[in-house]
Amino acid sequence: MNNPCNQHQHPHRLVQQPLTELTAKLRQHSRKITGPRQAILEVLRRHQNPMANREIHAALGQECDLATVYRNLHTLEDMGLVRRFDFGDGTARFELVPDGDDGHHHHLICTGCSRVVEIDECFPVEVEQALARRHGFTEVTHRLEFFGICSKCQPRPSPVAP
Amino acid sequence: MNNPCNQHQHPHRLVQQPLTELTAKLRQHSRKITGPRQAILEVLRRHQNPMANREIHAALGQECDLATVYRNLHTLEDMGLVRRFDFGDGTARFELVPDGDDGHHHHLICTGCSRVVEIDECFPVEVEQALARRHGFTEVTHRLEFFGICSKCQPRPSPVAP
DNA sequence: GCGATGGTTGCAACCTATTTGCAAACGTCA
DNA sequence: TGACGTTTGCAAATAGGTTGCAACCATCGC
Repeated sequence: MNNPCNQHQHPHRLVQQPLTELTAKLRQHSRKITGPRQAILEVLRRHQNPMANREIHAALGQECDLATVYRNLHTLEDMGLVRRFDFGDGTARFELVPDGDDGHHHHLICTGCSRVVEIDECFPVEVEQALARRHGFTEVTHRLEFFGICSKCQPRPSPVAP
Repeated sequence: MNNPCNQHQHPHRLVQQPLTELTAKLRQHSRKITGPRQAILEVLRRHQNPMANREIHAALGQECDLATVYRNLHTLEDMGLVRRFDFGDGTARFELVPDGDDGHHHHLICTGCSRVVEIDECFPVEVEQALARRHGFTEVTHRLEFFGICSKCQPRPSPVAP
């Protein structure tokens, strides 16, 4: 038996019933449930890594305009259904926010092949709070991403080194 | 006696003899000591906070072309004289690297007025190393910035609160 | 000091990501 | 079903940054 999908498996975390939540949140904001909106969430649900607007648009396959993708990601971000990440390359990327979570987490990105690993470690809260207090800031958060070279991109030591 | 500069004081950290280091490093890379290069470093030396290409160009006052500013900041970054920061607003910012340092540090940025505070706290090395090991990455670094609301931008509690 | 040489510069055109104006199309609710 | 406000596609516009090219200039050898 051939698995037609064995070329790229998606060990994606389960995000159940995105449409139910979508409907609820959209209603809350008196926004409409449209084809493009559902399709975008569907695409994000199928991918484990943050996706750029362009990538989402490509995955959608002419289903809607690129401008619509941009606009909807803003909307979905404002509603907290989607979270924006910045890998410092001038392109915004988005991830579906798991239900009942604020989606705060970080990534480890390979500077060679752009592979992305999700990270659970986070900057210590106490230190962040101390920092906020010391400088008289409130509502302090952080943006944190890790960069490095993944195992596949590391130079192999040659078997017969000189 | 009037201080003509009392409107905005610059408590800038001392970066001594930038020209000596500039000369040395430029020679190392067989690059030339040009007017724009000296002027750019001079501008950075006079400002305590990260500056955008546009801002540097403005501070230079038509002394050279904006494209030249962009090109030189790449050059200076490659030589380690200047460090690039990304506050997530799509604009690169640069700071002079203190002598004999790699310039690694972070910032706390007010989302109201864009005030920038330099931060000494850093993500724990051990945790970063553990993370690298666990995922088989090498040469791992991080990009980390804090965002919040500074004291001046916080909503004042009204004297007669309802 | 002088001329050859290769790095630099100004300028204008270009690129990529993102935003916006506008008229037509669509989702909702009474 | 019809009215109404929200969305959409399209095309043009921004904004930050990059690049090709000819003129220019900092250096180095003599």
